[in-house]
Amino acid sequence: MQPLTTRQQAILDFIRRYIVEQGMPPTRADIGAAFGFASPNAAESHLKALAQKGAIRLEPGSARGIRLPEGVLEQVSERLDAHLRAMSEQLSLPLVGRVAAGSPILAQEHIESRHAIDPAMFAPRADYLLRVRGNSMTGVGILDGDLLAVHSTAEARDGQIVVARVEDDVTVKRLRRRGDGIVELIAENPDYAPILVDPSHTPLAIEGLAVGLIRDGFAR
Amino acid sequence: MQPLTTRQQAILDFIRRYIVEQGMPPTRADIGAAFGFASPNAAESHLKALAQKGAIRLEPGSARGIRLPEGVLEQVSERLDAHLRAMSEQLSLPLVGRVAAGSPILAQEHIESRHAIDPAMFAPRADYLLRVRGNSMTGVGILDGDLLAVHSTAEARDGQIVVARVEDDVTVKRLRRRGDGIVELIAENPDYAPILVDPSHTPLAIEGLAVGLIRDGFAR
DNA sequence: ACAACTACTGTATGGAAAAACAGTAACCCT
DNA sequence: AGGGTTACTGTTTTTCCATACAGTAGTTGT
Repeated sequence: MQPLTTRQQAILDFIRRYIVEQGMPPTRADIGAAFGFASPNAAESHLKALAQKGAIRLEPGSARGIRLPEGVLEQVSERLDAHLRAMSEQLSLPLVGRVAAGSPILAQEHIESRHAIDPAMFAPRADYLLRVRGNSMTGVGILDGDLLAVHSTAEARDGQIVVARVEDDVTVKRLRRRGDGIVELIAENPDYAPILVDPSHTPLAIEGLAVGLIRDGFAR
Repeated sequence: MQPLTTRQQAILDFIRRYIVEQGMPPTRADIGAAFGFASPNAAESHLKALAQKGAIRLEPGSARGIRLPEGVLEQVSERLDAHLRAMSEQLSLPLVGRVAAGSPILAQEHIESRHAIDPAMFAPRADYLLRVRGNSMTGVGILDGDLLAVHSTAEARDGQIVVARVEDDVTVKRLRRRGDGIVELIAENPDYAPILVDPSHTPLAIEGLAVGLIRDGFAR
């Protein structure tokens, strides 16, 4: 098919939309009305150009005789795709990879892949998955390589397992707020010492709450 | 919508097909030609009857002005729904509850619920989820209440974590085949002693292989 | 037995829509 | 500088199509 001019493309798009929305092709007058043409002949000549270039087929002498070569179902399929994308988006969780310093954890460039898991399996609902590195949380059954389901929130209660960012370092630990204002990030493994952070001196951000876990292999 | 006569239904079906195939609604003459009418008025009165009963909507004065009330998209959406149902079936795993003695683990009556998780997340692919009871496998991070993703198979290699059935008792353990023919089902927790089974005397079946794990809450 | 409805034929007509003819004004190319 | 293309306006003609009116035949219900 030969390349279309901007105007021709706009008219073709209009015809497509019109068919999907109205269930029938537009008349010359319909096109004219949509584009503000004073004469139906403007539409007529555009249609001829489109037909010449093979973008449409014109049924001579027939009212609304504009045919799209691909058929109606394929017209719809674009929308369908969008729907399906939106749907699978809703039923899947992004796996967040290496998080760059200073950037938000859910930034597009951190999403390594998406996994088809219902976020509503977890309560509160999971917002993303984080691949766990290291053995600091083996005591609560969080192993190296596990995918941690995280609910994105800055609020965490004492004793909860959180995803925290200490000076651009993202880590999974149990949270403990001490009376003296110091925050303890406690590993669930006797080999690892608790991390003590003074929020008034060191940047500390609670990125989210651990709400679930997925282990995708025992053969590791 | 009021009930249609046989003839009216046939004409409605024709209109539907015509729209999908031709990309535009038929004229009265088109309908007449398809049904062998000598007069376009036959089609006209059928259309009026259909419009009266709410099966179609007629756009007065407009060529091919027959509208299906649901629109083309909704026509397709019925099919879509079926597809999506089939799809979500494919993208989910059954959660197997209490397994009754002597019955196959994947029997319909054991399926408590389905969870939207891609079976292909695990390798080999998971066939069902099993709620883990007890603390016998905490050493490999399988905690009480976790959902174990299981690949249904009777074949397991030495050292793999399996779902085994010993005398109608379903249990998750590490498999070890001894040289003397005795099978050891080893707990990953020093508090639990290995179970020794002599397959020649005691019924033992390997139900499947642990291929993954899902923990749906840390607040338990 | 007769009204009401369905399923048509046959004719007619006005408005809807396709499509041709005649122009104008930009813009691009060479 | 001028031919070709794009993007229109304006008008007219023909044909398509919707739709009204008049009528026939068969079926169903009461």
